Amino acid sequence: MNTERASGAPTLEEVARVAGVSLATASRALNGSSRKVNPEYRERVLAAARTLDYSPNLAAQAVAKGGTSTVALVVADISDPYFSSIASGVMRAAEERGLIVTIGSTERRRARETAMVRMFRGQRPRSIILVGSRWAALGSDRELGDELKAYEKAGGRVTMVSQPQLPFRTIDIRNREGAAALAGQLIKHGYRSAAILTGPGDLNTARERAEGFAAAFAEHGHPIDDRWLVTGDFTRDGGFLAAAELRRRGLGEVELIFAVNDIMAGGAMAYLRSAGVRLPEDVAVAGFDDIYSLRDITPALTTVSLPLELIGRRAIECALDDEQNGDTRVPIYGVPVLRESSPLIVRA
Amino acid sequence: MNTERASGAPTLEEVARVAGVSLATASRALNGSSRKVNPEYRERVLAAARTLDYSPNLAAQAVAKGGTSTVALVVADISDPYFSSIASGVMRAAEERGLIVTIGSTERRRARETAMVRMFRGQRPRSIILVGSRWAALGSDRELGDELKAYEKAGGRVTMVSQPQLPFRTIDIRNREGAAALAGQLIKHGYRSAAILTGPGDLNTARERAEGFAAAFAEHGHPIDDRWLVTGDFTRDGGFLAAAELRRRGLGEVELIFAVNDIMAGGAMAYLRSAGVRLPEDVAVAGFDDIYSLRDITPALTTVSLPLELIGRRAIECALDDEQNGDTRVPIYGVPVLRESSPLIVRA
DNA sequence: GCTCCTCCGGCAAGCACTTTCCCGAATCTG
DNA sequence: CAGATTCGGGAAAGTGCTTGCCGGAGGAGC
Repeated sequence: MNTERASGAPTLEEVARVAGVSLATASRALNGSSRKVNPEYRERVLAAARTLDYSPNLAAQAVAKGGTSTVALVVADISDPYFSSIASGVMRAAEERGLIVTIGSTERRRARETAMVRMFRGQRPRSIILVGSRWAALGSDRELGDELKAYEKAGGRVTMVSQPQLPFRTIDIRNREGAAALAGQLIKHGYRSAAILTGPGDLNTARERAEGFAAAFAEHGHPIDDRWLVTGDFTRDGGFLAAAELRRRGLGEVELIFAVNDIMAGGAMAYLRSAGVRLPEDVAVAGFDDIYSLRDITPALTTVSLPLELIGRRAIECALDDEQNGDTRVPIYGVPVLRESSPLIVRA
Repeated sequence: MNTERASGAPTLEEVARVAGVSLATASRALNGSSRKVNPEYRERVLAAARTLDYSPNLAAQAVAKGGTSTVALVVADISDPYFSSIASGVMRAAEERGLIVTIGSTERRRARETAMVRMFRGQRPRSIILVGSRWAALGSDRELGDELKAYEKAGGRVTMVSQPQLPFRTIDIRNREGAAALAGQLIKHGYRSAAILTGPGDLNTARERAEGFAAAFAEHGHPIDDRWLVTGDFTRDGGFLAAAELRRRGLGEVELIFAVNDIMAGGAMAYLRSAGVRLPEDVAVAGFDDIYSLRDITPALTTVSLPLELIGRRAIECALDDEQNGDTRVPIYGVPVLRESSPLIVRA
């Protein structure tokens, strides 16, 4: 009586048998687009599928069709709100296109990035999206580059977020411009001397933001001394420690501390406060990204607002919607948002 | 000369041809565990694979082997740090086991949860992990239950996080106990009258936390009036609005506001501050979760600390590591952490 | 020197689908 | 009413891989 196999899901063949039609017809009734199938048969197939709890084997479909409907996303750290916001955008856009997204988190380790790409390549995803990879130049990580090139040669599309110097299509977050715009606004608000909390030197994002900010201050006649440029991890704790280091160097004249991302700014604020520095009375603070969950810290953080979700969405569009070839570089601009952490300075 | 196909990745067959061996040998050299292959042949195969940039087609492997090495994760909102932290744990544990994880975000909409499970089922993942699903009872969402049951019948393993009333193995976050413990501590700190900002009524997590908290206060002789129980979304804005509503009801005697999660607490604090309420002088605030990125808000938030990453890890272990059947319910306890947002009250 | 194992390539049969091709029947055309 | 077209079901040929089984080569045992 009970003929179903001990394990394993029902197959299309079983559905066909139950419905009393051929495999081909069952396939067409459930997915086949180009050809019509007799409504009566279709109904029978659908009914059979329902009673059997049939679910098409995507892997088998993929091999038969020679292509999947999958997108692979590689991020540095999914628990970091910056990345998870971008991931959210990617997933939304993927959903709309009926794509499944597989995610890998490299834990900010370069070697794992290559390993993940290698592994994902086997999935034959429609696109591989790398966000937050850090290498300063392709040469410094040839393996990853080779892997990606091989993937593209086989017909895949790779999209990078924020790595415009690489030979792949990329969402180009204009860090330099954003930081410069923020600096401009702050200068207008009366700030004259700033310190910068930046990230590891080989991390492009951090470098660009720091440079853009410093350049703008210099252009306006307020160059930033190297003494007030301190390096830390690109994380909350990195900001905390960098702020400590900065204070050790003495921040007497510093009116403003610019951290290259909000998380670091948050860490820096925590340190400063613990050290008895009043914010923003004693020193102003600014960040970059406009992370949602940090929007309620006190004092409200001045920052450069980035459309994180949109970036994720664009990453998919860029890779999949065959725009007339050209657009291989999508620029994204951030807008400065001044909040309480950087009050107007009124000079006598 | 250039014989390679216009598109598509190289296949095992090509590798075999280049290496001058049979398909079977190539397969065994690259993956086949149980049988040895002549070192010379193996070397030839590996070399061929390298020059061709071969990457095994996981979909084909899956259909041939009759099983994938994939885990599916369904969360309510990946950009919410609560979920992304859990996801991080899941991904770490998955990585260690050589599993690929595919993620879906339901955007907190119940219907999408079912749709996602249906879609993921086709992937034949080793396990489907649902976190933050909200239905109060299986009956209220029979479709999802059916889908999951069908998946299990076909040999899959479903794991739920925080849905202990469902007939699946679950990571049981002891919300009630955690909230009660927090309440106990606060009472010890001198708090006598509290208000609760809770989530939608059918959201178990919210309900349990609110109930646990209220019960503890009642037990100690300080029952919480319904008037001070306000409902909002389980989000930052939900907390903001709930706090506004609470204030409208007049919070004169309220010494403490307990929001059922940190994000809501953050929103509530933002509202209160904007309304001129001093924190924590005028009223104390407490949350639940101990979200990492909220650790630097001011005043530092009293909360119940949950090992989010560990929860993700356990979810995978629970599903995949065939523990001697029994352990189908893994309890996770949170620990109360009192910080500046709830200072000691000294009564005359 | 012959038989019996063992070892390890390779053939070929799956795996769960899609899609091409064939073919009979129904419909259309003049 | 004959011939030309659709129309749509089904058989079968893929798709890229794994694996059971066969058989030849080489070594061991008597």
